[in-house]
Amino acid sequence: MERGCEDIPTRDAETGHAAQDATLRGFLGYHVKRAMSVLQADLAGAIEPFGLRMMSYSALVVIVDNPGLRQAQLADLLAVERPNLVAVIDDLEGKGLIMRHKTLADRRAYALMPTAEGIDTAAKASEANRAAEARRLAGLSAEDRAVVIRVMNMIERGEGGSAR
Amino acid sequence: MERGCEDIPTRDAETGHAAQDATLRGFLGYHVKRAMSVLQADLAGAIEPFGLRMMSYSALVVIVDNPGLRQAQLADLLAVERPNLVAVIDDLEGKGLIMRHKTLADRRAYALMPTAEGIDTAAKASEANRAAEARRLAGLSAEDRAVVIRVMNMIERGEGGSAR
DNA sequence: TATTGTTATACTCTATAACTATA
DNA sequence: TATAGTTATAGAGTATAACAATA
Repeated sequence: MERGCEDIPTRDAETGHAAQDATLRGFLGYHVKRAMSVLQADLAGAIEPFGLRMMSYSALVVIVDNPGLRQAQLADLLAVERPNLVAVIDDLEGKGLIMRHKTLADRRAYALMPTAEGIDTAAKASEANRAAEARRLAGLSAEDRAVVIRVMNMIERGEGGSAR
Repeated sequence: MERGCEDIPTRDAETGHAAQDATLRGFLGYHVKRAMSVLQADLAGAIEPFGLRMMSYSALVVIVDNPGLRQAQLADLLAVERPNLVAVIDDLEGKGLIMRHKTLADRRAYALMPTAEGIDTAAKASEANRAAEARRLAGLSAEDRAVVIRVMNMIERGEGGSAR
């Protein structure tokens, strides 16, 4: 591809200032995305010792909270497509953390049941997650935390005026 | 794989209640992730008419704000690896929104320059993004918005006590 | 020896269509 | 005909190693 070859200095050479993302910083979503990246890394580090990823951890915790859950219900709850849960459930079952029990009521469905080890691992992983989040948010007041959670829920539920 | 076949009812059959993600809702990061998913969908819908994705939009806006920027600087600013920007820059250049100018000062580097069309498209896409975010956050007070942005920045910068 | 942009590669996450076995 | 779980597949996003040209 043909390219110009003029003597255009880089921003650094021109001003000595670091480049800025001022326009992007005007959007709330940009800040949320960057913060989410940090929180995701914290979570990954906290649960990696238990052999869990974000999705397998989330699925395990929900199954522990809701023994007997079917996979379709779990998918709805975690807002993921059913096919994407199959490998996650396979993984958790292979690790001995949950079991797929066949139900007599509906022989198409499985009742997802946590094992004793699954319940234990979920508790330990959640505690690690809690500790990591507490460290990351050590400087956060209870009021600010409440505001953030309330706003995030408002966004998620479409209560900001954008629900169509 | 062998599976049990007992008559374990699903949660719905057992209680008539919907399954809950109560434990996960105790984590701030869970709410941020779910809200981010909504905001990301809003952004994608807003800039899709301009042929832009989140990354190409972000790169374009930063280049418009910082003409002459090098690719490595852009990567640092957007917190992505250099190789992942190549296709993004190729795409923006192919659409005629930016140009890779060779610099005489450092012949390894390109100075990324927006075209007139790129400047125009960036402005229009940002306006669409702004409108979408305004709709989504219509019920959000200025105070709450400020809190959210302040907390997200604190998280991103590691000012919560977790900066090691 | 280090850096810029690049290629190749791979792994994760996510989404859709279609299959099977049941209902 | 509709649903539960599954398979196959494909698209994005993201990460690392290594290369050629240049510093």
